[in-house]
Amino acid sequence: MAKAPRSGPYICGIDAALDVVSGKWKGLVLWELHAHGVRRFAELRRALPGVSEKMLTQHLREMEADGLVHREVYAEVPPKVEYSLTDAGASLNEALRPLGDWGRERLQRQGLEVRPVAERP
Amino acid sequence: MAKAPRSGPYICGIDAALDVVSGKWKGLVLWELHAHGVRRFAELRRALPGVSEKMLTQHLREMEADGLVHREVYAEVPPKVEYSLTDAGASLNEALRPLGDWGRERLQRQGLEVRPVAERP
DNA sequence: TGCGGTACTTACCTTTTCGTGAGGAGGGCG
DNA sequence: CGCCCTCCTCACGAAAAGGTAAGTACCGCA
Repeated sequence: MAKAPRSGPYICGIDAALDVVSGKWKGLVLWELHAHGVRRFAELRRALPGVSEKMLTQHLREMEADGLVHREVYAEVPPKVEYSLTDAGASLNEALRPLGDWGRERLQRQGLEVRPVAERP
Repeated sequence: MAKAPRSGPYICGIDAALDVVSGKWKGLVLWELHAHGVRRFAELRRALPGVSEKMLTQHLREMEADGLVHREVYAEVPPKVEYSLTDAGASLNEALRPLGDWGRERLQRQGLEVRPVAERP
């Protein structure tokens, strides 16, 4: 069960965009892929503290189905899979940047901690 | 139970911002309030096709707690409650605009229908 | 031989979210 | 006297999302 294709029609663009990024880790995956360009499964897993393998694969598959990430499988042993952003994923990340700025400002205003995962762009 | 204040720390700004807009109707509420400035409960309800009263009040309360919307209660009979965006809510909407554009482009690219709720800004 | 690393899948369970339907207080309307 | 209007609140469940743990298949390393 990948994901129900959404019952009704979208009401506006925000609606459609949020549908694609909502998910506990999707924003972070986008972020990480944007910061590093290409990442392997285990690298992403290490980058997202607390994510389970199941959730990560599930989110990656959904994002692949949504055309946000590209999945390159190398038929090797041991297996090797590389994930990267598609053009749509990259443009989504661009569109997401003001939102990220807003969120960071908000965190500062509230004196909340931010746990940096890796160097940020 | 308003909402659990989020267990762990946020990892980046996108994380924090998404936490505040994720919810089936929050994006639409923001949109509607941005388009009209001030709306009453029943007006919002009519504007969001399919929303239940419970969900609408719940989302409005959460957004109020998050400092996104202002809630003005008039001690009248019949009751009258007006909702409007706070400065934080307005700036969030600004930050959300590129995302909305992205979503609309995406919808066009996929030939999906968009059901307009009201005149858009 | 046994363990760790690769990238998953599967089954099962808990938590969160969403929806449905009821009720309620104080009026106006017929 | 009911019934509808306002804006909610509460109780009950279904559905979705997320978490846990195990299994798969192959290899390198000690």
